Amino acid sequence: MENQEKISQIGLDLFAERGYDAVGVQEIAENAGITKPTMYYYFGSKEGLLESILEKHFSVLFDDLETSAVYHRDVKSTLEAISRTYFSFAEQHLAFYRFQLACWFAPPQSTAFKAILPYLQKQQTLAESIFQQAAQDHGNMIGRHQRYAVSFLGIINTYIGMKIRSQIELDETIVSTAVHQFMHGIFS
Amino acid sequence: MENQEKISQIGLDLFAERGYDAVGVQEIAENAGITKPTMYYYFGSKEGLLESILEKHFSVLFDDLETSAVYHRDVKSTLEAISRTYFSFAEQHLAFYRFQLACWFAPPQSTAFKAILPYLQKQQTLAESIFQQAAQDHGNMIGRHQRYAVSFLGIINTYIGMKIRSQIELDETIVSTAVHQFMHGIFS
DNA sequence: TATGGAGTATACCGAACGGTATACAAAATG
DNA sequence: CATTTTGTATACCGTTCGGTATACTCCATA
Repeated sequence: MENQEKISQIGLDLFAERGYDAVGVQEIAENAGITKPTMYYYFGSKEGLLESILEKHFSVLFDDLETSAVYHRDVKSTLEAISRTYFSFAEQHLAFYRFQLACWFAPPQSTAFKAILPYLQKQQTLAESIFQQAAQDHGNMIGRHQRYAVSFLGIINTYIGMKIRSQIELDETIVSTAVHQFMHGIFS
Repeated sequence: MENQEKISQIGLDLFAERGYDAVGVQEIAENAGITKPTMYYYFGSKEGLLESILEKHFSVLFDDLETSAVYHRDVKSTLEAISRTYFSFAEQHLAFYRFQLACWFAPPQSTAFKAILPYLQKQQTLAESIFQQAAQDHGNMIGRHQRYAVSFLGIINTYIGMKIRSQIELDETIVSTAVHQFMHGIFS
């Protein structure tokens, strides 16, 4: 593996395990088998490494969502497709997803939160547009797209959180369960 | 305000704004109008301050939950009472709740996560026991108490998250909405 | 009034922090 | 073959990190 890729991967692993602020550049370099100037050559700064990691992985997620997060007049199957995309992405990039969740809930003035903010907003906007389209077919959904989007992403992340804690496996059953719970609650 | 209380409060504010790792002891001392040894006199270490802050606030939350999180054979009203307790606590200690959420999702080997872990487990256990009791009245809930507990706390935190981002107000309407959504989904 | 604990500040510790000036080797380019 | 570009390491920068040795003031108590 080239050094640039190696640094990025080791950086992500360490950030995901102990947090952006708690991991030093020196430590990343040592674990990647290089020295600090090499890291600065490729990423410019510690923050640059962070941004590079976020961009690299989120571009994959958004590419996936671009084909799956399309409303085709069936709320259930649309939400299931989105869930599947999130679950499969999280499973394939588990360390990244864990780190991304940590950034999401990081304090508002922290470096990690500021770096992830645009990607949060993009996810939120994407989910909102789905519910806005669905509201054209389901009158009782009108005017609630923001709350639906937040709740839906919340449930998805709740289930991915259970996977992270090894409490469940993210199989096709959970896709149905999660969407069913979102649409019809825990009863039935 | 006494110095000990002042340090605790300033520490929480700074942690909640920028994160535990990003805030230095020196900075806390300056903002609290004292010097570092005073902080070390009362709390022993930076980590000691963190633990003190967590213990102080969580003991209030758990005291509140002890009287409200009691299953009385009506799932809806029980969950509403728990939600009300969480919402009201979050509203009264907004900076703490924000920080606590950040610790919750912090990387598993981070100081913040390790410090909050016992409090997470206690919340989880408490919620599980409610759903376990409810399952005695509702057969279709049997064996799902863990997932219900995680989901329920997830929805509660989703709504508190919206409050933190100033997207909603946590009034009595939201209590009903959140519980209704948990039990019956977004439809109806 | 003497004694001791509680609380606070000055001034310092070694280590780690993010970042860089410089030199140099290899590889691509004219 | 000469020259530039790309990539890497050594050795260093000033700053800040968490933490502390020491001394001092104040106040309660004997």
